[in-house]
Amino acid sequence: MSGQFPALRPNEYRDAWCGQVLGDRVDSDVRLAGWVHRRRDHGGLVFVDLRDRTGLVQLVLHPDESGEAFELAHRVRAEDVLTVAGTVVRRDPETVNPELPTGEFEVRVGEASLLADAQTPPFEIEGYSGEVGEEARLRYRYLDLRRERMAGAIVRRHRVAAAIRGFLTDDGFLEIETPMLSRSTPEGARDFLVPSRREPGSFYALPQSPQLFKQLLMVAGFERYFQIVRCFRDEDQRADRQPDFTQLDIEMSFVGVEDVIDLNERMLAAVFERVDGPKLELPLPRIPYDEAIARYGNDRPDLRFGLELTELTDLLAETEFKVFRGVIESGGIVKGLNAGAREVPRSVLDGFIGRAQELGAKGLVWAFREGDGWRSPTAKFLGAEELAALNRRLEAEEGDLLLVVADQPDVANPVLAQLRLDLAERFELIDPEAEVFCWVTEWPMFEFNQDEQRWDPLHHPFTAPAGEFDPARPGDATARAYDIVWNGQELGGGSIRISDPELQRQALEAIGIDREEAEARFGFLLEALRYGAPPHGGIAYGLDRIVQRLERTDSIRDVIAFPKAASGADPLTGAPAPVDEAQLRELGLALRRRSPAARARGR
RNA sequence: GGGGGCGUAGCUCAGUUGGUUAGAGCGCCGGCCUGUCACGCCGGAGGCCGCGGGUUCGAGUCCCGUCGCUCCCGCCA
Repeated sequence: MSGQFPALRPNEYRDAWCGQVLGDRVDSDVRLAGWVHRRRDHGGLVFVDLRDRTGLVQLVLHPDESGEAFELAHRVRAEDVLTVAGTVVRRDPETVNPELPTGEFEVRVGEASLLADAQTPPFEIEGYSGEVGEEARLRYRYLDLRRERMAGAIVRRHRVAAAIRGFLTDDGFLEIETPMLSRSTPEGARDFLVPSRREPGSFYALPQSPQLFKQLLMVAGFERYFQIVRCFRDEDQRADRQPDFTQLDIEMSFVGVEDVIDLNERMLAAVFERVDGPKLELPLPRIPYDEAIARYGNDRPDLRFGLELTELTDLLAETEFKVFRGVIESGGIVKGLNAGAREVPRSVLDGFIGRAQELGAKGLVWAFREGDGWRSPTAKFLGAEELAALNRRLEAEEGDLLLVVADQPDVANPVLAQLRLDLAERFELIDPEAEVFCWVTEWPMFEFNQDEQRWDPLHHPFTAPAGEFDPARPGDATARAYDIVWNGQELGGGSIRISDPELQRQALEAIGIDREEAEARFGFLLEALRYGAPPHGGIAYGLDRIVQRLERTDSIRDVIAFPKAASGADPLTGAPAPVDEAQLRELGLALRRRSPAARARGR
């Protein structure tokens, strides 16, 4: 311990972050604290990469100038927690590490102290043998989060939330909390229920969204509200769906569709600018719902590539081909897409057919444009004039691959939408740098649910109709609703809400909720609307999805600190877990004797 | 609820037509090493091949069941 080095001070472990040991600190003393990322022990000289969430810096320990710290450096192991005091020096040019932001510098350590030693971690924090399995990552999430990528995602998430709060606050919005324990309104997703202790047999529900509360806030006069809020839906998981997830919820009074869209476009542009997101060119393109279905087959079109769908039904009105004819006569449609000039082996074409069937279609017609006709097993069923007309409609050139599906619209459109995405992936049609946004507008209010034989809302039953509303003809109504889509993923959606109590009652009636039931379930909303409700509307975003897209990862689990596994379980805490009988008794929940097998499975 | 993929060392994976003692890289342990940075070199330990059953002279490999992970469909007003 030579005197030229600074001393450690108890309780003041650091005055700099590892990732910020840069030029402005050269020749100055620093105290650092962090985790041992890697040690390179040369016997008479030890290098330690010290890591905190900002990055890495190389420590150098010499036997003659580091003293006891040098001895300690021999003993440290990966993930030990260390605090050191030393001097920042510029590295000799030949020892610079260009891979590292701090690679031109290093810290010559005078003193070091071990704050905590670490067990050998179950996986290397930055391993080089491949991506660690999700199960291990979630089980040891606190280690997984030490990875640069994960720390970056968590930091980015914070920056996004902070930028949103900043923008909306500056624009006159108030962040107001709404209850987590509320009333179940069993519409849409399954609720998570919380049993009431004081009223056995009664339950709170965790919110699927603060929808009704934010409308009540508008009635209360808080004209501009937002909240970054946890929501809960007890449905099966996906890569972009968690049982609890975070929503950016916004509601405004005295606004129409244009006001909400304008606010949101300005917000996204401002937020993205502050979080290194894509640059937005405003206004964002808009596509009416019907057009999205017609051109792309779904309501969240990925506009990063073409391959638009083309309606062919009218060209085949007189066709002799029984398959097409049968479909058309039963109210179905024939639609196709031109995948462009492709050389594709027969096995792949058969794969497309299998994929279409897997997606629910009865079949798929493939064809290559050849001369005036088609090279296809189907060509012989179609007349020359029909082929010529189809080629013209599809703008097919020699050698183009054409895919055609004939089915009911609710089958043909989704199948073609998915095939379109499959083709884009297979033929690499998507520019990995592209970031394309659009609004989908002019949604139908309701769609007919064949299984249940009733009308269901496409958004929710509080969405306002455009123009006159005839409860007897729900299928005719257009909603004042809008979704925002980013690269084919729904980021958020909203609407102008119904603020007239009578209209709200009619809208509920249209989906089979009569006056009595409406009062029982949504009476508090209907009542509030009678006390002077301003016109209002808003939007809700999946915050996890926004951050996911910014981080360019496939799963929202990568941007949530402690996510659930695909099963809905939490491998870290073991939730959900059995509770003891006393708790159940207190809640008045009927006990079911657990079988020995179930007991053995329980943790 | 349904379908696909996966399950072999702490991690990531290989394992032929069913055939001797199940391998590799990383990590781990011991030793050496004064400019490395995925340090290097020498040596070593480490396996319920998810679990249960079956076929077989013989099963990591084949069959049945089951559990777990994962992706998708249903579901997500």
